[in-house]
Amino acid sequence: MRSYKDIHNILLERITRGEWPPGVLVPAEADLAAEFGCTRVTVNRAMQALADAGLLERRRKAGTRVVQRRSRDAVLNIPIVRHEIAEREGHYRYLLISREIAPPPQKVRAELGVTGSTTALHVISLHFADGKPYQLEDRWISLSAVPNAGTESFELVSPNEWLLQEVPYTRAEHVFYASQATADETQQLALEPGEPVFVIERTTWLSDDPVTHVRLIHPANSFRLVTRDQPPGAL
Amino acid sequence: MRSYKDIHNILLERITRGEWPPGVLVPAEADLAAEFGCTRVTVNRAMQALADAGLLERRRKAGTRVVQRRSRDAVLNIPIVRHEIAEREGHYRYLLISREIAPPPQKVRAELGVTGSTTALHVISLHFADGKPYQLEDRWISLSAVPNAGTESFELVSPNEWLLQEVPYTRAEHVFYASQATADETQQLALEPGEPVFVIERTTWLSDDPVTHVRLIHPANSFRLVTRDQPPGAL
DNA sequence: AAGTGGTCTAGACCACGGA
DNA sequence: CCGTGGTCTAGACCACTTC
Repeated sequence: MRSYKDIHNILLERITRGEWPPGVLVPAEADLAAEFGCTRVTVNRAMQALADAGLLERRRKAGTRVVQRRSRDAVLNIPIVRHEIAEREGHYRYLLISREIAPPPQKVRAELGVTGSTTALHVISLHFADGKPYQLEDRWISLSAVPNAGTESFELVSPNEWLLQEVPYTRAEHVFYASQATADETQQLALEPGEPVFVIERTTWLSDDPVTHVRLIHPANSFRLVTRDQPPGAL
Repeated sequence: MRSYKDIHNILLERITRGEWPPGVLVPAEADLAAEFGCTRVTVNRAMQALADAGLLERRRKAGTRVVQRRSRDAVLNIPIVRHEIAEREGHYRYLLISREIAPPPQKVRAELGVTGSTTALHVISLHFADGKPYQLEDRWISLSAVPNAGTESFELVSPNEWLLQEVPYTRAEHVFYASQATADETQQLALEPGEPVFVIERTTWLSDDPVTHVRLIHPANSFRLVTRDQPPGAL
C-alpha cells in the first residue's frame, strides 16, 4: 500500500535528487494518482505538504512547479533559560534585579506600539549558569494586556518563564544582533570592557495587542544559537 | 459551509485565547465533527495541521491535548546576500579573494565528517553593500559531493549563490554567535581592532553526504537577523 | 475490549485562472 | 472554455494504546 507519506517522500526525493529541477512543471495530480495506483485525494495530500514546506508552487490550471529557491530557512528553538541550562546539566540560578512600573522609553514605546505616558511593568533580571552570568533579561510588560503581571513579584520565577506559561500569544517577532556591551551590561554580566554580547530582542502580541518586549543579552563567549536539525519538508 | 481551514482557525483561537489551556484534553474528532456539522475527516485535517505546528499532541485512544509550551520557535530567512542588498536598494559588489584546493583544517573536517588527507575546495570571498564590506564568506566545498565546483571559477558568481542554484540539499545546520574579529577578519572587513562580528556557520548535506561548510562573518554594527513574521500554526 | 486517531476510496462539486 | 487544484462526504478498515 502507498500512503500519502510514501508518496510525499518519493516526490521529495525526486526534487532533492534533481530529477525534478527547480522551475519544472511536475505531472498533474490525476497522472500521479494513476502512477501510484491511488486516489487523487491521496496525491493531493502529499503535494500540499510539499507546497506548505515551500518546495512546490501550485496554481489551478497552471499546474505544479518546483520552486526556485532564493533563500534558506532556519528554524530556531529558543528555550526557557532554566531548561536550557538544566539540559546541559549545569547549575541554574535566577536573580531579580529590579521591578518597577514606569513609562517606557521612546524605543520601547515604538516596539510595543503604545503612546505617550502609558505606564508598563519594567523587570530586569539575571540568569546564571554554573555561577556565571548567562543572560541579562530586560523586559517591559504591558499591564493592559497582562493585568495579572501587576501582582506577580518575579522574585522566584523569571518573567520569561512566567509569561510563557501564563500568557498566550498569537505573534512574535525576533531580532538577533551582536554588539559591544554597554557600561551597565558590562558590570551586570561581569564582562571585560568592550567584550561583545549577543542580543535577542523579542516582541509578542495577542491578536494585535502588544504583550511584552524584551532584550536578552548574553556574553558572546558562552552563547550560540543552533538550529533544530529538521530537513525541509519532512513529514 | 465550514472548511477545514475555518475549523483550524476556530480551534487555534480556542487555544491561543486560553479557552483550551495547555494540558487540557480537547473533544474527540467525532464530537467536533458533530459540533461543526461536517465529517470527521474534515476535523482531522484541521487538527493534524495544529499538531504539525506543535500546538496539539495527539495519541490514539488517549485523545488530543494542548501542548505545554517550553520554548518558542523563530523562523529565520537567510537570503542570498545580493538579493538582500538589492531589496534595500543598496549597491552590491562581489569580490573573490582566494580559491584553492587543499586539505581542510581539523575543525572543518569534523563539520564535514571527512577524514585525513581528503582535499576540498576552499573559497574566500567578500560581499559589499554600498562600497562597505558587508559579509566575509569563508567556504569549503566537498569535491566528491559537488564535482562541478572544480571547474567553476567563482570570479563573477559567489559560491553561496552558485551552490543554492546548482546543488540540491536535504539537510542544513546553522550556528549563530557573536565574537571579536580575528586579525584577518579585522583587515578584510575594514574594522577597528576588537570590533564585534556576527557569525553564521552553516553545513549542508545531500542525504548524509556533506556538501559544504561555510562561515559568514558580518560587522556587527551593520547586521541583524530578523524573523519572518509568521504566527505559529497559521494556515 | 473498546475508544481514539490515521488513512483510503469513489464520487462529486467548486474555484480559479490560463488560453 | 475547460484543465487543474481544493475540498467535502459517506463509509470503511486499520493501528494504536489505554482500560
